[in-house]
Amino acid sequence: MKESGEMYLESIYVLCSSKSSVRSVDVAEHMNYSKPSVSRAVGLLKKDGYIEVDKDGYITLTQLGKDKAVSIFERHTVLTKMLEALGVPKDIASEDACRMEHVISEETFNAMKKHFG
Amino acid sequence: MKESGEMYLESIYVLCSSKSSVRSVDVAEHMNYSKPSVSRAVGLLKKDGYIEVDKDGYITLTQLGKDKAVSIFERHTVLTKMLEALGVPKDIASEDACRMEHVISEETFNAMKKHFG
DNA sequence: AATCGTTGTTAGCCTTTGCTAACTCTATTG
DNA sequence: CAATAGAGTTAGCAAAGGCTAACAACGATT
Repeated sequence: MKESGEMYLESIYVLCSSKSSVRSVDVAEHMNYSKPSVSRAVGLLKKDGYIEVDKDGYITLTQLGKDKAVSIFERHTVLTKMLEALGVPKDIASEDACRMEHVISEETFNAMKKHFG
Repeated sequence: MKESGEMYLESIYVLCSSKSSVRSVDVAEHMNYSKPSVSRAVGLLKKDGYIEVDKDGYITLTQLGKDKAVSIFERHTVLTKMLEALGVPKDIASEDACRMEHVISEETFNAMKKHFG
C-alpha cells in the first residue's frame, strides 16, 4: 500500500466515524481532490480488498481496510500528541503528523507510543 | 525544491564533507542510483542554482545549495537524536529521520531542536 | 415528459522520479 | 596508435498520482 492509498483509507475511516454513510463524493470533498482522482483510488482500494462499494456507491471498510485504517489513524494520533507535547500548535502538529504517519517505521511508532500514547 | 532534490543535495553535502572532490558518479554510488538518474538531478540542481559543475564534472555547492543542504542535514541530525532518545536503534532512527526530514514543518523542527538539539 | 443537479466514470494529459540501452568523450594502456 | 575503461549524456520507458473535459445514469422538479 502506497502513501496515497493510506491517505484515502484514513479519510474514509474518519468519514465513517462521523457520517452514517460515505460515498466517493464525500471523500473528494474531505480531501479536496477531484472526483476522478477519488474514483480511481476507490477502485484500487476495492481491488485490493480494503473497501467494498455497493451498487449505490456507498463505501464500507473491510476488516483488512479497517485494521489498516485504524493503524494509520493511531499513528496520526500518537504523532500529533507527541508534537503537541513538544509545543507545536495543534493544527500544525496535525498537518505534520499527517505526512509523518506514512514514513515512520514500526519501531519508531512503538517508541513514540510508549512515551506519548 | 522537491524531496528527491533534497536527497541529492544532502548526499552531495555529505560527500563534500568526506571527500576532497565530488562527481556525479560518486553521488550515484552513494545513493545507489543509476548514472542517468543522477545526471538529470544534477542538471536540475545546477539549473536551480544549488550547485555548480565545472568542465571536468566536479560538483560544488553554491551558497544557496550549502544553506539548503545544511538545513536538511540539521533536520536529519535532530530527528535522529530525538528518535534515539526515544529508544529507537541508531540505524533505524537514521533511516526514519531520512524520510521524516523532508516532511516536517519549520515549527516542528524548531520544537524538536529545542528539546533534542 | 423534459430538464436539471448530483454522482460517478472514461479518456487522456502532466509531472516526478526511478530505470535501461546506447551513445560520446577522454584518458590510459598495451 | 588502437583498444579499453570510466564518466557523463540522450532517448525513451514505467509507475504513481494529481488534473480537466466530457459523458452516462438517475432521481427530483417543473
